[in-house]
Amino acid sequence: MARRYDPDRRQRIVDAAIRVVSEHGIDGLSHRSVAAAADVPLGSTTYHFATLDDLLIAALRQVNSDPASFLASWEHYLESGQSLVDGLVRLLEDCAATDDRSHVRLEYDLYLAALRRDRLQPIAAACLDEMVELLARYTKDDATARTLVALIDGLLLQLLLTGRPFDRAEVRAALARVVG
Amino acid sequence: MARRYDPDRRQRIVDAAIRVVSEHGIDGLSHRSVAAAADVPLGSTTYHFATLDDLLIAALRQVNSDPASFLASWEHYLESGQSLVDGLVRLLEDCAATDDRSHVRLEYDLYLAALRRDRLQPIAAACLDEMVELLARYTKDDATARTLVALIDGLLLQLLLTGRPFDRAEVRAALARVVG
Amino acid sequence: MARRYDPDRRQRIVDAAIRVVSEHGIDGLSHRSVAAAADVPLGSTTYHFATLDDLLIAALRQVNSDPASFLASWEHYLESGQSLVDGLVRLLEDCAATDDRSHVRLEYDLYLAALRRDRLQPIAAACLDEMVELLARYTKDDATARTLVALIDGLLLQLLLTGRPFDRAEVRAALARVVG
Amino acid sequence: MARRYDPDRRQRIVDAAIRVVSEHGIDGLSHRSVAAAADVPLGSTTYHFATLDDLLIAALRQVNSDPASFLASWEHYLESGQSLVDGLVRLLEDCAATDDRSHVRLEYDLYLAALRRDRLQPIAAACLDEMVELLARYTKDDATARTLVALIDGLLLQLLLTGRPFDRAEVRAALARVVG
DNA sequence: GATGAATGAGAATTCATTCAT
DNA sequence: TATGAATGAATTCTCATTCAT
Repeated sequence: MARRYDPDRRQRIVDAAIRVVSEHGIDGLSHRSVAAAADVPLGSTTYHFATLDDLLIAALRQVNSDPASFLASWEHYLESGQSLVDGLVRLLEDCAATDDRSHVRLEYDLYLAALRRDRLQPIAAACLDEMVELLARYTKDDATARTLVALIDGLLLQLLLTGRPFDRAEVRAALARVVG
Repeated sequence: MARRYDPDRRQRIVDAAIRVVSEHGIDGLSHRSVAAAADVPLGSTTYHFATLDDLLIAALRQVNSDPASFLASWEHYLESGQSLVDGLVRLLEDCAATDDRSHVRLEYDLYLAALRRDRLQPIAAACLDEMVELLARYTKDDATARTLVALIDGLLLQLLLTGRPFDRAEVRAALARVVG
Repeated sequence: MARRYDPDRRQRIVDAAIRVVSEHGIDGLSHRSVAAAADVPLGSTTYHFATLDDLLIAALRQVNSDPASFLASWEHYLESGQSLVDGLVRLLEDCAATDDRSHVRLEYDLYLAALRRDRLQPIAAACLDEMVELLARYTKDDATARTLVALIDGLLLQLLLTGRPFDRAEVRAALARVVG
Repeated sequence: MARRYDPDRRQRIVDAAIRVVSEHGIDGLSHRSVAAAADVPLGSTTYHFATLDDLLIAALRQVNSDPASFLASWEHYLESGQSLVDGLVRLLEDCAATDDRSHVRLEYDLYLAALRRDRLQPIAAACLDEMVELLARYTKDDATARTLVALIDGLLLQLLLTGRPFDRAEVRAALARVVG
């Protein structure tokens, strides 16, 4: 009833899926939860995406390529004139801030899921590659960028998992050693 | 039928849970799957562990304290007379070997799942702390150990998630910069 | 297997639920028992009624509005030309007849269950209100009707719960005092 | 371990059962809930009461005979020098007060359960009989007492189920008509 | 195309009761 | 005698997917 013509239906479903995963984790994604979040009939989600995996993949792919994404926001920190290390320190500090960790968690959700689901691995790999590529524009070589990404991921994990407060000096020192 | 008296039942359930998580990830853990893996009636798992979270916690606690655990194996690498960096390089190289990544994946399942499940967080944090403590015996200060753990975590994630082959020279260089 | 197209499915489930409650009380109502009574797969009951409470509410709402319901039958007694008191005496007498107390029990199951389940309360209250409204057409004021309903409820409870035989004279006297 | 000698164990279990039923209804009664409430091992409840029904019956019987019971409290209202009607008005008013309806609910739980469980019917009947006996000491004959009990039960039901505020004048008028 | 209904499997729990010790 | 463990059935509820319309 009603809503017969709705061209962006498919896109709205993907958007809703991102919202759901972002809020409740990948476990929270179901046809039902997405249909509700998108305000779309249940059958519509299975019509546009044959399986739930298809939907998940579409959603995660979009997260990575979305210009408004987490990743894109890195540039904001790096381009602002300060040194690379200073930019990264502020980036980490903001990520660790308790108010909105959903972006970071979304990234780690992807990593976690990719550990067990082969179809997601390329997406996770692409996500890591893009980070490296981005950082490589500011480092002396690719290897340094890769190391930096590893360090950043590890530091964020520690910040999120342990209760330790953000120690700016320590983080800066760590980054500085790698940047060289 | 039969098997009315069975001490160690509880322990066998925990062991089975670890096996299940190790093989199928945390998503694969259910009362049913554990009961099957432990060759125990379904009700038995819920008798000993009222909720699935309880079981998960017991399992992961044991992973951490298990003398055969991933963490314990680190000492093997570090104590073997070689330099810290050399030891860690070999550690990472072995972890990256494709034949048995289940130990490492198990660790990361734990870390990453803890981001969404509050009750797991303390356990994951403890696991991180133990790694830091262990490494700190070989570094000049705690901060260096913490940074090393972050770097190692990030590098392992990259190894697990991307198809890139293990690049010994690059890894050694990265570690060396942090060890200083 | 078969039966993919089945309109009225929902309605049949509600009917089955009423039958189950009527025969086994509210405690006897479960997704399983309803599915069996309606000859419908288990999942079908949960599809149409997400929670058991939803089903219970739908069932009881129907009991109230069913033209064949207990309540509707009251009119039969009241409209038959005799005095109000005489009509009520016969109503109670018939209700007390041991052959079919299931209708009355169903009503009281509802009332009393509503005391512990908030969502049922409005329905029970509505049921009471309708009785009052009905009786008020035959009494001098609303207050009398309300009192009559209370007395009738109490008398029926006594009839159902104690083994005492129906004492027509006593019941008539009681009603007469309230009708005034 | 410990707590080997505990003579009142049985009694404490009954007390706990009353507490559980009073708080969560008869549905809430289980070996587990009672064991927890009595701070007693699970096996202890099945040892002292072969089936759950036995325990329920013991508990409800005690509720009725307990000198501190709801029923006994009626005397407080009736003996205080005021007229029977005034006493009952205040009794009802207090019962309807929202702060502690657990006593009344417990009584109606008993009624409800007795509608469907034969073994409970004698207990409910006895409960009603005791109320009648008590009131009969203040009324001109047994029939009046029985009618009063019916009216009171019905009025309490209405008070508990509908949101209507307690209307003292109306209740007094209703009682007065029956008392005569 | 689009969708509400259908369904069977599986999820976590709860539980009364039995039994070995 | 007392009790922790055991167990199998049942509970509610969720879900991915299929299908008739």
